Amino acid sequence: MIDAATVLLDEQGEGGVTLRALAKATGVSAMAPYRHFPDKAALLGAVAEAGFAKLAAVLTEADRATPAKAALVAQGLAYFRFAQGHPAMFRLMFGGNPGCTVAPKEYGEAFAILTRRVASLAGGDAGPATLAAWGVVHGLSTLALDGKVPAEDDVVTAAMALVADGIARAQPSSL
Amino acid sequence: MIDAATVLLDEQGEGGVTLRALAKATGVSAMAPYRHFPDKAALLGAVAEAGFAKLAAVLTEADRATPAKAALVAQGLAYFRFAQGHPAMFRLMFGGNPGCTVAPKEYGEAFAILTRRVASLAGGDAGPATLAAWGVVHGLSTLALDGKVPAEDDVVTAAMALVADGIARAQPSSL
DNA sequence: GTCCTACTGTGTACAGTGTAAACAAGGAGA
DNA sequence: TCTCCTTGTTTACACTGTACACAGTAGGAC
Repeated sequence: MIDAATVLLDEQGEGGVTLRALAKATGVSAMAPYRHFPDKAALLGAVAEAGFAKLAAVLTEADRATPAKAALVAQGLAYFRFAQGHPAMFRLMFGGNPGCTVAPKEYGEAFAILTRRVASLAGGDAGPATLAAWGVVHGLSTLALDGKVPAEDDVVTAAMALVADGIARAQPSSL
Repeated sequence: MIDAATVLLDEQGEGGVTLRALAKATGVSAMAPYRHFPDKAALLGAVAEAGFAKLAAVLTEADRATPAKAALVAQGLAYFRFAQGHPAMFRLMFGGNPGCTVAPKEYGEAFAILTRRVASLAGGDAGPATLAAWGVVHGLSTLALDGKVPAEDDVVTAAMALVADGIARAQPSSL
């Protein structure tokens, strides 16, 4: 059922995921999903969790690049491409729907992969640097999805390189 | 009518903006909005445009800080606070709704304010640097809205300072 | 003054949505 | 065999966006 919802999400966008369409896709009556999920938000939450697992896998794969800085840039690019490849899923994962909460454990795994990589570059307190790195890829990914920024790999690569450079050097002066 | 929709958006969130509720708020029949907007998406588009105008005003105000680097950080902080202060509006402005398109001219104005500031810092080709700066504040803003990152000013300030530092120095080595 | 036209608003109706309630089939354990 | 739990179905309801036909109201032409 989660798989069917994922397919529906990819093919028809967020608006296409209705309980009736989902029921039809799984060959079942319209009310059957309520036996497995308390409501639609819970179902979408489960779909989003599956999406985070997939994202974590993608990031892990990208993180194999060397040296460390290239691995960070590769992670950013993989994140960006995931978003462009699965726009509706990405939007669902990141707070499109109120009430559709994802357990921190789920997105925490993807976040941990990034944190480890940044820590290997920065040393010391990597918290702000990690958030900066996450922020820039996430921001460019969503802006590109909305057409406000060109959806080109170069954009992400350049921005990530800038941030990675900033991280690798000494901590910047405050302000 | 756009004002009423904005109020509804701020108070009840995105889901609360229905044509019937909007009509009731303006003391008019449910179908009256269709005399002014072809459909709901167009109405929301107009609301989003008003939001971009407000955002541009906020950024202009923040950009007065000196020196230039502080102005950039202030812009980022203002952007972030705007998002936290008007979550539903912010989500609407940035691609929540398909078909609800905002003219590039509208968000371009806000973007131009940022571009000018980055150019004053970077000199030369400020394009990638501008996108990086926009990306990081936008990313942190949306992540904070979704509760995936703490909604604290310090986070944005630190990240913006890092990016601003990266911009102010020489262009980073590619990759 | 009278008519025509455009604009704005109303009322009704319909399809699609999430979901609550009552009921049915089928297997597990006593 | 009887009972209960899980899963699924059917029906029904409130709410949504919106298409359609109609009404009032202002301004200009004669």
